[in-house]
Parts: sequence; structure tokens; C-alpha cells
Amino acid sequence: MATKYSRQRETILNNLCSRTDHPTADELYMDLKEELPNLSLGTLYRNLSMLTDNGTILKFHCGTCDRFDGNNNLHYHLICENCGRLYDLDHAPLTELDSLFAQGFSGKISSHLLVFYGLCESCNTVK
Amino acid sequence: MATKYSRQRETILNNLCSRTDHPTADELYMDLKEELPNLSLGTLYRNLSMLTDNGTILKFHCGTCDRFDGNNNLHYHLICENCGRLYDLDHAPLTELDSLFAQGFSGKISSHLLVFYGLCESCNTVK
DNA sequence: TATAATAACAGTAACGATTACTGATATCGT
DNA sequence: ACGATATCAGTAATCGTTACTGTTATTATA
Repeated sequence: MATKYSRQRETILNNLCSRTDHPTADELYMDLKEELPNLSLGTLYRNLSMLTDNGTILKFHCGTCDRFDGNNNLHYHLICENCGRLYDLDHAPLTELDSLFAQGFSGKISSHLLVFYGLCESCNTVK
Repeated sequence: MATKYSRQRETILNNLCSRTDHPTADELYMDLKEELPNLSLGTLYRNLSMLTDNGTILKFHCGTCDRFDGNNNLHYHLICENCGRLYDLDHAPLTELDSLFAQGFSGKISSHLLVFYGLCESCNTVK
């Protein structure tokens, strides 16, 4: 099951990594239509799934659908409860959380997901 | 829109609160069939949604489906990467996380979701 | 305690995101 | 170049959840 090169996969990854928002599969699809006019939605999902599985990109459950992040460095996010968008938060990783919670727990903790809820900058000023 | 009593809703809540696992809607449905033989799946979803909205219970996106927790006190969870189940972690709430991340952020942070990934106690010993 | 208003019900159809399947095409080791 | 097969485009199916419909149960008021 050696992975073969595909222009579709490379284009999908490049597009995702060049944006700072965190698009849904559908948002990515809209944008990719310019570069890959006959890209299939199934192909997009299959490649997003491959890239997520091998750790190249990150996937978040966000309300009713998934959002993707081309930046796989550990960082945290805010989900705006007004506009529903996902934003990066500028803060160092809290690696100590895993070991903190591992104390007194006889399972094994390997990572964590920390997401904040609230209002993004623009929704906060408008309200 | 005054809320009226319903035996279905009370039974659903009692069932959920009496268990320490974190069932999906479908798992709850199976179990409730004994007490409410002709409970409708739509009714279950509607009531879980009501109870979530008014803060009586908690809901988590967990892989492909939602899981529910009758314990609405702030606490944290581990998702076992082997068996897929959701477990409570015994640790005091980290309320300081919100204010910590609010520094230097001009939006508004009102809450957070912190989930750990790893192996539960039984999956850790078996492996 | 009857009555009237309406919340909640059971059952089922619809929805939307995602996954699985099909036969055709592109990649890549030999 | 050739053969094996990973990937493709297109589309059908899946599955968790929500919305709709006509009926039943709760509750305030007479």
C-alpha cells in the first residue's frame, strides 16, 4: 500500500496550508474548484482523511461539521459562539496538562484537545 | 412555552443520571426500550436536546456521534483510543485556563472543553 | 371536576455530512 | 514501454440527527 503521488492531494494540501482560516470540507471544495475544476467531493474527503490519519493536518469537530487545519503544530483554538468560525489562539502549548492529569490515573494519557468557546474579536466588538 | 411534565423526559433523565458511562443516543435508546417500550427515537433526541440546552446534562462530540453525560459538574474526560469509550477523569476544574488565555486576546472567552486521549485503565493493562 | 389550550408524543420522512462503490486513469518500479 | 495498483471522478448508500404530522397527555382556569 505504497502511497503514490497525486496532483489532487498536493493541491488540496497546498491550498489548506496557505490559508489561515479553518475551512470545512465544503469550503475547501468551493475554493479548489478553480485549480481542480473536476475535483470530486469524494476525492477531497478521502485525501483529507489520509492527511489527517498520517498527522499532516488536523481535524476538528466543530458544531455540525468538521473543520481542517493545515498547521499541525500544537496550538489552541477558539470557536466563536456567534459566527461559528474557528480561530487560532496565540499561546504556548500546555504540555504539562497531560502529566498533571496522569497523576493518580492508571491508564495512559498521550495527548489532549483544548478548545475555548466565546466570541471572536469582531463579534465581540459588534455586540 | 411553559415546559410540561412528561414521563418520557423524566425516565430519560433518570436513566442517564444512573449510569456512569457516557452513552450515545442510540445506546440510551436500547436501554430505555425496557422502561418505555414505544419510545420514539425522535422523542429521545428532542428531550436530550432540551436537557442539554437548559444545562441539565452535557453533550460531547465524540468521533462520529454525540455522547451524553448526566453529571453536569465541570469535569474532564478521557477518550480511549483503543475501545472508543469516554471516561471521567478525577481532577479539579481548571477555571484559570479561561483567564489565562484571555490575556492578550481581544475577544471574549467564556468556557473551554478539555478532552484527553490515550488508553483507559483496562485497555492499558491488556496491551 | 369538566374544558380548553397546547406541550409532548409516536411514527416517519427528510436532511446533510461523510463513506463506500464503480469502472476509468495516472503513477511508478521493472 | 509494460504491468500492477493507487488514485481518480462520479454517484449511490449510510447514518446520526432534525423536521413534520396527526394524536395524546398535561395543566391552568372556569
